[in-house]
Amino acid sequence: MYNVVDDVRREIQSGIIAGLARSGILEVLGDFSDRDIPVEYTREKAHGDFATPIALILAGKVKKKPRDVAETIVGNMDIEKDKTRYIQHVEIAGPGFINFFLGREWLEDVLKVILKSGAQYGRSDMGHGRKILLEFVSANPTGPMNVVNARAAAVGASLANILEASGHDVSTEYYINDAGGQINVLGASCELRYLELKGEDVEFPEWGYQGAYIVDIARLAMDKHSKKLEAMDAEKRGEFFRDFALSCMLEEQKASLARFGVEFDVWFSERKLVDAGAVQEVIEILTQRGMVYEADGALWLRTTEFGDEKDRVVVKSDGDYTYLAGDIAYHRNKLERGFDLLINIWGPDHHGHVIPTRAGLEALGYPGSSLEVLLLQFLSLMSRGERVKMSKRAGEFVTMDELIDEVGKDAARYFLLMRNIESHLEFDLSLAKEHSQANPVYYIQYAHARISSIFRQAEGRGINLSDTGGIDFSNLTEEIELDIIRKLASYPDEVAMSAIERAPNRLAGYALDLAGLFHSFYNSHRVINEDPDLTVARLGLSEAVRTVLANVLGLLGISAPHEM
RNA sequence: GCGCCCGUAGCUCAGUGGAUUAGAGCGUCUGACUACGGAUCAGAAGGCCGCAGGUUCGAAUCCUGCCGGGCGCGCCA
Repeated sequence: MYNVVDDVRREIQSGIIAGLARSGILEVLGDFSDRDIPVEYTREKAHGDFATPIALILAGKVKKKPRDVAETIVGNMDIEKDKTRYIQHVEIAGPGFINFFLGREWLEDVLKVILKSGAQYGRSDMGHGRKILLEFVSANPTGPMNVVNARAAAVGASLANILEASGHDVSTEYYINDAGGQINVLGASCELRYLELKGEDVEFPEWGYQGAYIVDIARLAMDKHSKKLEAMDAEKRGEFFRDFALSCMLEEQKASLARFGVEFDVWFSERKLVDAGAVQEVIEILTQRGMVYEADGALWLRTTEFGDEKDRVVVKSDGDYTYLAGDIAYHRNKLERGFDLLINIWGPDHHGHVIPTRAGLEALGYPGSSLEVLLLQFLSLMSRGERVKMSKRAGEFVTMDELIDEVGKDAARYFLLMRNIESHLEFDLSLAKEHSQANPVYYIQYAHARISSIFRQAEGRGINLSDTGGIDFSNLTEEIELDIIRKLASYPDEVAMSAIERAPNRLAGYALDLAGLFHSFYNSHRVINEDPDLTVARLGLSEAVRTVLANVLGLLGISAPHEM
């Protein structure tokens, strides 16, 4: 998608290149192109609209003082000759920054582009259609979704949107861990609760899952399949409960995620992978490649060849595969499906697993860079100033559903996204419940709803904004108006940076900033006023703000209401 | 012991090479509509950016060491 800042950046870069070429510096630099010239937004207006520190960067290489380099470059730039649309004036400042002052045309162009692009504004083809598989949540199907899963869901879903908006071909996937021993524990727990419900004298073991949801599943089984169960022998009944409990849990997880607005392209079953012999196949390939050896009755993978601190067991001495073996097979399967890059969102407790898994892929001949793991830090829940304890075994946790019930989907998603993924997140439930109106998400949504309200007012007064192409934006002269446009101009860069840094929290902050600017503008200036031209221009500005707010909220997975 | 993450305002956190004033929200204090939605706005107070060195024209940001917190370090998943 076309965006004005890209044009400005190119103008500045080609101007600098021209200056470097005419001054003879370019020859000395060797491999150097316009892409090596950083163009930055300025923090202060006295520094112009954009600036480049290129003279400071090159000073060392050409062995001259930064300011002299800047003088030389600027002295050899000719804005008239180099024919630029936006640059009006160039200055050298501070230690050697080259500051660019643009005419107000660029700001007017920004608004025109936004109104023309609408929902497309902010999108780019930066990713060049790179195929990415983003796997996240992948919770064990042994309990309801909890708040940690909710954070992964919010971040993963948003990241998928952001990567897609920046030109990547993204597929989202949920890995169902339905082949491990914990499924047997789940089944057995439900079975024992079932026997209890029938009045049999059983002692519920410590290794069983204690949560009330286990009893719910047992009761459901009794209500629905009572006769069938009576006819089963112990072995059949065990199998039944394993499958029944698993499917109940999966349905519940899917329902919770759907309520949270998170959908996956693919639900991938570990058991099917194992049944299809994929793990066996991987072991065979690794054996052929000489990457494994036997010791102590087990089969070991030479992960130390790929930077691991010790080799890892892939086949246990009892003949079972380890979790690592299954995971290597799964990730090989992903790559075999034609993805260029695998991105996983894991909890910090899995960080020790990153290197072995990547080593497994390298042992199979894939590049280590094909697997990228984002370690999402935990969150702690606070309630009335005290930490809420969460333990699956003890059946104490706050579920995703409870979170949605208490603070709402939009607020929950915003709160879970607003922090850097590498930071611990403290989520105060009682505060979110009691003061939910102070949530930033309401502040942002209110700006959006407020603009819609302005348009309802305008329509009521017979003002129509159907022909946005003909708006004369030169009527916008207030400082706050220009500040808003600058903020709007930076939006495509913000999306691109969020994608590159895998940082949805950047956009959460951007949305808050933009909403704040608009609220400030609204309180100090009338959009609908006595001057028809100014009114139309401000309506155009408001529409641009509404468009960008809607776009950014969309990427975050939060609704943009027209009224609240 | 080793590895990863974190340490910034009373609290929760942005900022992760750029410009002699380090930002936001909450909390505290003072103000603002008989006009487009007061879920708003204007302003004030509040900082050895954990500590100490180093690299750089320039460090909250990069490197080293130390201190404090979290999480890992299994033939569990």
